[in-house]
Parts: sequence; structure tokens; C-alpha cells
Amino acid sequence: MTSTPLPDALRARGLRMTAPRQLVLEAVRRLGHATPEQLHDEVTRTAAGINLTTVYRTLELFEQMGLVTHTHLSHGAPTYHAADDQHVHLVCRGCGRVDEVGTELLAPLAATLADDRGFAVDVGHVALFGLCRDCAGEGSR
Amino acid sequence: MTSTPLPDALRARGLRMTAPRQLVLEAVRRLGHATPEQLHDEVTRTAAGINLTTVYRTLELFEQMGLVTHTHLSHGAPTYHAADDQHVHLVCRGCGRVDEVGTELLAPLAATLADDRGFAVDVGHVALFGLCRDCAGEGSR
DNA sequence: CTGCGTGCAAATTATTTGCATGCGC
DNA sequence: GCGCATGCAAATAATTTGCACGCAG
Repeated sequence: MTSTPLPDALRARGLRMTAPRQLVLEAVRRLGHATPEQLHDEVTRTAAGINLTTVYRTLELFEQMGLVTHTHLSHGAPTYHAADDQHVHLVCRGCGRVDEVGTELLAPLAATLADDRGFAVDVGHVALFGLCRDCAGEGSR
Repeated sequence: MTSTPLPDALRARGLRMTAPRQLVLEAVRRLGHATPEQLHDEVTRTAAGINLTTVYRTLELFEQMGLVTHTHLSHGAPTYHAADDQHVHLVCRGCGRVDEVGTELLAPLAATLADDRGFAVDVGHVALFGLCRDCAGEGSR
């Protein structure tokens, strides 16, 4: 199920398989999308010895390796998620709720941009801001 | 050209028209999109006495008033731009260049999301990440 | 005159970095 | 055993806040 075997991915680069790395990746996959701090919390729940610093370093490493990506959802909270879990984020500016939709919705737009401007949109990195059904309703109050 | 008269907008809320506010708004409009620090630089070029703090406070105020909005373009750099200058940002992850396209490209997508999920996308707040024509070319090197 | 808005400096939060030790290979 | 990765603590960057004065209304 876990599409990318971590040990292999690391070995392929002459890097090492360690507990913190394993745990951080699992946390990323489990939480779906989370800030470095939230990930640290989650990891700490299992292994108390993990340092926030290590989470940052590990995330940076994983990002270079293409295992995770990060996006800015709300106000300056960088959010990490597994690269093999591609989806578009719908961030509600009213209630802060983050919803997800498949990337296929962006396909037409991506095609247009590629054709028109030669710009290759990274569809796994998209966050759209707006108002969800509930908050849009309240807005008309 | 300046579609919203600042003094009026401020007075309408019982707020005051001051030099810093005038300057910050002008800077936002002139730069198109910029970080708080860049705006501070720009403002300082004209009036040396303006404090970074004031820029932050003024931007926050303007945002509440709906005069400017902010988006996160690259890695955690909040970028402000005038609300009446709506466009979609195309951020190249290769060279960092920020391009702009009209919001009309998002219309079909926005319609689909509204119809499908009841989510009202704020099209003036969208940033799409990816690779521009130049960087996509180098990628195949 | 009356308070809002500003400048200044300090506080707070988020993130990065250096160094010595431990562990994977 | 060798060197990468980690933990710890301190450094740095980014943003916010408190207070007293000056200026807009």
C-alpha cells in the first residue's frame, strides 16, 4: 500500500534508514496534511525522543527526495503531505476547514496553461481559497 | 486609475487618512505584489520615517477593509497585492519567477467547484505552482 | 482638545545552525 | 571503524505587542 519503500528510497541515495525518518514519513501519511509542529506532536506520541529540529531536517530531506511536498494553506502555516497523495486543497477562509478534491478537476486548466504559456502546473501543490458552502451561506446573513 | 479613493474609504469607517497609509497603498499598487519587507523598502525610499511595524499594521488594516489581499507565493513569503488587481499567480518553482494570468481561466473550474461542492473559490487569491517554459526545458537536461 | 495612528524597542514565535555523541552500515 | 543523523541549545529571522507622543479631525 505504501507505494514508496522508504529504506530503498534512502539506500538509493546512500542515505540511512533511521527510526525518526520512518516515523516522520508515517506521520505525514497518517495526518494527510500537517504543519511541522503537528507532525512533531504526532511523532512524539510514539517516540518521545524525537526533536523538532529533526522533523524539520527530515521533512526537508524528504522534500528533496520527492517523498513529500509542502503547500501554504492558511496564513503562513506550511503544510506537508505525502507526494503520492496528490489532491487539490480547498481552504475555507471562513471556518478554516480544508477540503480536498481530485486533481482531475485541474486537468483542463493545466492543459490550457501548458498550451498557452508553457507553464506546467504542479497539480499536487494547489491550494484554492474561498468559502465553503456553510460559510458562504452565513456570509449572506 | 486608482479605483478606490483612499481618504473616502477610510473616512467611511471613521478612520484617518495619514501619510504612511497613503504611501503603503501606493507602494502596493506600484509593486503589484510584494512582501511586507519589500513594501517597507519601497515606502522608505520616499519617506524615511516609516517603520516596518506600521507597514504590517497598515497592511492588516487594508486587508480588513478589502483594499488589499495577500497570498503565499513561494516558501513562506506572504505577498500582498491590491484587491482591485485580481489575477492568478503562476509561481515557477525552478526560477522563482512569478507570472500572472487573468482570472477568467479559473471560471470553468470555479463553476465546477461551486456546482459540485458548494465551494466558492476566491479567484483573486490563487497561486499555482509549477515550472515555467524555461525551467521545464532545463529539467529535461 | 481627544483619541487614533505611529515610532521605538522589547517580546514572541518560527525556523535554522553548530557541535559532540550514537548508531547504521 | 567511519561518517551520517540526531539531540541539544543557541542563533537568526519574522512578526507582534506595549507604551508614550504627535497629528488628524
